[in-house]
Amino acid sequence: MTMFPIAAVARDTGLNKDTLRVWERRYGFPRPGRDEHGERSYSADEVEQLRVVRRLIDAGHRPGRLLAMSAEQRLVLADRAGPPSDTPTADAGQASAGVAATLDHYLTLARAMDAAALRRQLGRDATRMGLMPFLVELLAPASAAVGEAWMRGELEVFEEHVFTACAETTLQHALAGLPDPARDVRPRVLLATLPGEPHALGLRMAELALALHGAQCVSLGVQVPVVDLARAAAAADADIVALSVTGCANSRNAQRDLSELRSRLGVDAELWVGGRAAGLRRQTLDGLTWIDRLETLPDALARWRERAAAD
Amino acid sequence: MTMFPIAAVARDTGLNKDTLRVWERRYGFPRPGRDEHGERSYSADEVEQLRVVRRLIDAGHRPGRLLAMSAEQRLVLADRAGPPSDTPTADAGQASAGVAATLDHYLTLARAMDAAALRRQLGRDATRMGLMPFLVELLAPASAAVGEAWMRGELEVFEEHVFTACAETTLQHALAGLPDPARDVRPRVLLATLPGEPHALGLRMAELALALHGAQCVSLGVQVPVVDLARAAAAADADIVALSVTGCANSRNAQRDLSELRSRLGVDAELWVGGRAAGLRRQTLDGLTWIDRLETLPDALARWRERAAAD
DNA sequence: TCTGCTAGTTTGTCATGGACAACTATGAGA
DNA sequence: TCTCATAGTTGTCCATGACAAACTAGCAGA
Repeated sequence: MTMFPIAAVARDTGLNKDTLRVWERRYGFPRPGRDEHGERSYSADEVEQLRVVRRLIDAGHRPGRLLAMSAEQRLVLADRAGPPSDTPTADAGQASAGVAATLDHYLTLARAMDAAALRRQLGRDATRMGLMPFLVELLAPASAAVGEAWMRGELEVFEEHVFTACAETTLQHALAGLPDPARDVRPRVLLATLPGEPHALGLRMAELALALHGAQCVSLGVQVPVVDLARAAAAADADIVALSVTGCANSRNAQRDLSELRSRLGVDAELWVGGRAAGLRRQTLDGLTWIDRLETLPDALARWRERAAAD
Repeated sequence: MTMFPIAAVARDTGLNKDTLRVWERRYGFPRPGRDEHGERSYSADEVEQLRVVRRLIDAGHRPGRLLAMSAEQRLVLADRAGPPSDTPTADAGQASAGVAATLDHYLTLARAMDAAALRRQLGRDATRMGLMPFLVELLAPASAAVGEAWMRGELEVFEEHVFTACAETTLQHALAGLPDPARDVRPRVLLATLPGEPHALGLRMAELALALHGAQCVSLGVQVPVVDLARAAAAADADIVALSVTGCANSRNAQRDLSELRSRLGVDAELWVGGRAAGLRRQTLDGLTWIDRLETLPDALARWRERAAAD
């Protein structure tokens, strides 16, 4: 029976240490034992519970309710795998039979931890369908499906990791194969994720989509501090800063970072934000362009070009 | 004059909030002002200082000394850009003139934020030299040089990011182009970084090197929690778990995570650790194989095969 | 029925100051 | 010169209190 110190729990669940302590104080869950030094010592089961809770919070549920529930009740909620209100989960419903079969195949390969085969399959599908359809019709729904499968307990975290890693390889491969745009092509787009957002997949998808439509992309990778991002935008003479926010982690922080970045960027650069960020109150932030779905990127790009031509 | 709350400082410097407060209490630096709510409010200069301090700590210096110094003294130390004791910085010295010129060119492109050109150049060099020489003679020294240039203040953080992102694309492109090994090829290697280690470049380099020498690689990407990593190793029937530790962030945590992982893995899987992790006391951890330089990976692989054949 | 406002509740983060284990440096003795 | 004990260093943990921002719910008016 292995136990976990609070730092390990915080790291593995993505929850703040302060938050873990205050939950214990307020809601009585989790209620870790103490080690010989009087320090909190969480059981593997509690850690598992906390991961479920976090995922449910990310999906829009409220901590107070979740923590008052029993483990079983939470699992029922997780099984339903959607936001608390009945927002229709559009993507899942629209998937055609062929697409659904392909997604299934991906999941099977991920479960088998067969990275080589998964990569091969992804590459084949990308070539077969063409990159944009591959992104829009297959990869975006697939990554959503993988997330939901995890939530329902049908997929281990590491299997999700395998899928993500393979998908990223495929995308980078495609990206490296593209002809380079001329140096003065506009818009120049700077891509990154903010600190606390470790998922690169959405970013890569956006990068590829933008590059395919003739934008000049410079990716900074994941977890770029706000200050650096703002400086980079100035240095790169970027027209657009594009962020991917999975809604993962703390939506409060993401909110704060976004508005800080917006004010640091000044008027020279637009700020585009994409990714399914459930918890974010989109309307309250001014001066942001939300990219709801990958397929709207080309339109957004076209509109940017119209605006630029008008000036 | 923009000020930063403690959470932003912690995120942007990678220092723990508790650590920031205790430094203030003990050493009187940083000494942030307070906002209207009595909360700490750090100046941009303090944040900059803290980043230097952190980098110097990563390089092996001790906090107590650093924090008692003036900003100027710290900069002198940073300029020297090496560990406090006189460990010879082998890589830099060995670089031939041609290599040095190429590195310079990379840095120039990174400074110009010209991702497309940098990617093109990296791809050309990789093809020209062959992948293993490219990795060993060019990319590994280049990433070290980039880190040191940052430390000396010759490179902005975001320029480092650009370089890293381009290098990763190049590597993934190469990786996707490799012929796939048969399903039953041994050893099966699971690659990842631990939580707190966001740098994927070292990992990708290792993955490519291993794949080139016929290992079956499954990469989980960065920041994989210890528990998941152990479970993944079992699920993938991995012979080797390979980690990359840049020594970035907290060496104490890394140490703890490593020994935890070692004990969770059991006897079935070896644990290989690579990356220039300055602060880690390597000898105290048993059952780890340290990969000091990329070029030793093929040998390590050969030795593993001998051991496997002997069983 | 819908909209907009206000009052109450929820929730995460911050502050303070004490404690301590694990690590490192230093100096005495073999 | 080497080894070991002691003293200093350092990061993390704890408890508790506080509070602003965000959210909910209830109510009045169109």
